Amino acid sequence: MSESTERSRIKIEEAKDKVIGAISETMDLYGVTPAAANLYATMYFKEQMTLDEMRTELGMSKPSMSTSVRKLQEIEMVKKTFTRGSRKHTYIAEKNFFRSFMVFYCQMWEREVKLNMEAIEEAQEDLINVIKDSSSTPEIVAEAKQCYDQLEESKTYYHWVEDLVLSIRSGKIFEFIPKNGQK
Amino acid sequence: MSESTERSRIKIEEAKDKVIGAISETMDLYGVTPAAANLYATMYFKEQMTLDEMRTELGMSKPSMSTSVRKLQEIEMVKKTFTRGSRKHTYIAEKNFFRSFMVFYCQMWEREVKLNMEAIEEAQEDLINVIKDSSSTPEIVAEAKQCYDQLEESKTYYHWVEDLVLSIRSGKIFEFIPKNGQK
DNA sequence: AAGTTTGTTAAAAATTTATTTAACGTTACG
DNA sequence: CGTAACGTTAAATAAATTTTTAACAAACTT
Repeated sequence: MSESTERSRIKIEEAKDKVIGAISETMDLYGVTPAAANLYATMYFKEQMTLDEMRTELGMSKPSMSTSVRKLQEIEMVKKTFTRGSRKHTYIAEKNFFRSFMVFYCQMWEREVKLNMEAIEEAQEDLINVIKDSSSTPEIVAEAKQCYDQLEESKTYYHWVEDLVLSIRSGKIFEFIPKNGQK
Repeated sequence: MSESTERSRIKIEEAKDKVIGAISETMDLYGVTPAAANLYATMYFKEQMTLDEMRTELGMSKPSMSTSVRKLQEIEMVKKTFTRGSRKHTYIAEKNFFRSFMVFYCQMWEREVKLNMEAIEEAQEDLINVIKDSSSTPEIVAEAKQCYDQLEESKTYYHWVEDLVLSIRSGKIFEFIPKNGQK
């Protein structure tokens, strides 16, 4: 292999590394470990990878790759593929960022809505009991009512988030914000 | 104060605590510390608070409250207010979740777009150099081109995120997904 | 069926992050 | 002015998370 071919190859790798670094850095915000972030960013430029290739490429332990790959599978950023002949499992990265966006945020937002709505429903029941309680002073009733109303008001937001999730999942959002807006 | 009044007061606090717990738990996903998450959730039910009140209410140190409040101010979930007479600073929680959503995600997404787009531009320049290099083998050129195209394709996504941010910031998104959808 | 290869689980070590204690600067008030 | 109140910064401690080493289980090969 010639000198300049080797130099070009290195140039390409450097170019990839710049993007790998950026993806990896922003993925921290998505609640994955540095290992998982690095792994996904690396896989983004590969056709497919086995656990051993990951370990070699990132210079990390196999269990670390195993848990990272599982985490990435949970948020559907990596999928397992069947490879005839080899006993090793092979994995491919989801390269469509729109899909990753959808899966990650919808999962996250639904969890948020569910948890908070459940708490709000329970709290509102308690507050109604206080309001209905004949032995409550007007002051107490007023406070309970105010709290109840604040919670009721906040439901508007959670319903909206739910609608947003529906719109993203169904793809309807792209009717409003098209994929080729300013291109 | 009568027995039952006291019991009612406790009931109200319990109701609030349920919601505080839920908000606090989901806020972890927003990249804030447990202290900051707890603080915001607590402030959500208060008119205003001073640092000392926060410390007392959460049973934590003053510097912890100080840094938490600053972090919350960064994502505009808490604002400082002027209180005549008192030397103590007073803070109020942003109670409009729509605003918090907007500020937090738009900030986050813009950072992601900026970082990744910068890396992509740099990488694409490098790749063009390799492609234009007359000493590159066809194989190398093909690899560089494929990588270039993959990056070019991904820009569609970042442009879309940018448009989404614009739509949320301007409030146009509410024309498509109204605030009172299923109410 | 014994021995490898592959992947996962469990416990330990290392790193990072969050929180506190202590010291410092600043500003208001006597 | 000096003293006290308030908030922040810096260093140290504590806690949580991430990663690794080591042991284990499953499945293929011979």
